[in-house]
Amino acid sequence: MSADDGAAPLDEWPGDHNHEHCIADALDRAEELCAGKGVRLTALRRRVLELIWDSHKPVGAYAILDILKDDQRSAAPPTVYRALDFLIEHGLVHRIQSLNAFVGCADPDHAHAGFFLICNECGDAVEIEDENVDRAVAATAKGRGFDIFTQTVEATGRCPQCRTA
Amino acid sequence: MSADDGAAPLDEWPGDHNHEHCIADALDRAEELCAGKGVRLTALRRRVLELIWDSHKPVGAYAILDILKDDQRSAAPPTVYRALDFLIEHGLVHRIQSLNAFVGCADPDHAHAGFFLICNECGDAVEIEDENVDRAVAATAKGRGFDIFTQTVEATGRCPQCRTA
DNA sequence: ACAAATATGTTACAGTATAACATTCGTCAA
DNA sequence: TTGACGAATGTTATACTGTAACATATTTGT
Repeated sequence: MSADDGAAPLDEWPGDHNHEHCIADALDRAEELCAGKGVRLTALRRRVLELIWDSHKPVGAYAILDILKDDQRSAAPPTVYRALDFLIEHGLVHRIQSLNAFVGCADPDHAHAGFFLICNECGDAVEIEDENVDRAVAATAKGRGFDIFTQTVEATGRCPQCRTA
Repeated sequence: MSADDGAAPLDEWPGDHNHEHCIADALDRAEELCAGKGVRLTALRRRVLELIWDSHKPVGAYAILDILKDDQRSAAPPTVYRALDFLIEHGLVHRIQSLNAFVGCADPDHAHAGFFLICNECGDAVEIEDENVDRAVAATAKGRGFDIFTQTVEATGRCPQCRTA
């Protein structure tokens, strides 16, 4: 896949990098990560991950399903949800609770809590890693004797691009 | 309603205060708050708020609906969701995104972002106000030029009571 | 009392997720 | 090689969560 594949029916995207390349890169890293763990990134799971990355925005399970059906005769809701379960379990995908939607994790190699800024206008969600937030949440929980297993931090509002526009 | 209404079919609850009293108190404060704002805490809205407080744990919209039907001939999903919209809008109830469930706000008098510790074992959710978390989220957003409208912070894990047990 | 705005009733449906069981695929030991 | 086992997927059905759209009733201000 060339760097300027003019056929990509995708929105404009900020930055000097090519999005197609990002997807390929994310998939490659997913392969490596799964190989390292000894878990199977099957064709189906890989395809679902690819579809999530294809979208520039958080994408719902049924949107994934609709696209998947085009080349996967047998796709049904469990098909997608099982793949999502796997991808989330291994940190390749994050779920955004306030949208019931899913995004690819930009940094699956090390464990981390997602922190998302979600724009109400353009619908984009950016993942942020912020130690101050994590520390503050952890400290509060510890102070109350609460063992944290998972952590969800999501803010909705307006992103800089939409504010400027 | 007397302070020790023996008929209450509720779980044991920690602390030296009586839960029935808490409910009555929460409803009283809701009345005052709505009166102060000039908005109408109708019988239906008050009843939904009461049902939420009756539950010691986050409660789903359809669970509310089931109970509501007992004394409200005409209750249907929109009945509950409209009341919830109102209660959330005015800070009387919080929505817990990771559970699709609702809890009464213990401190509706001043605006604040909810921060919940949710126990996977007992299902209880406690609301916490933590300035450090809020500051960290706000600082990160500001640093990226993102205007925050709403904020969701939820952690799941094990509460002190369940860890001890 | 009347009009306008707010709140609720009512029906229907859209969107999200999982249960349960059947089948196929991959791996590995005998 | 084969058969047995576990993992993954297929398949059907259904449960759970939430909203659209329009009708009716209730409240409020004039």
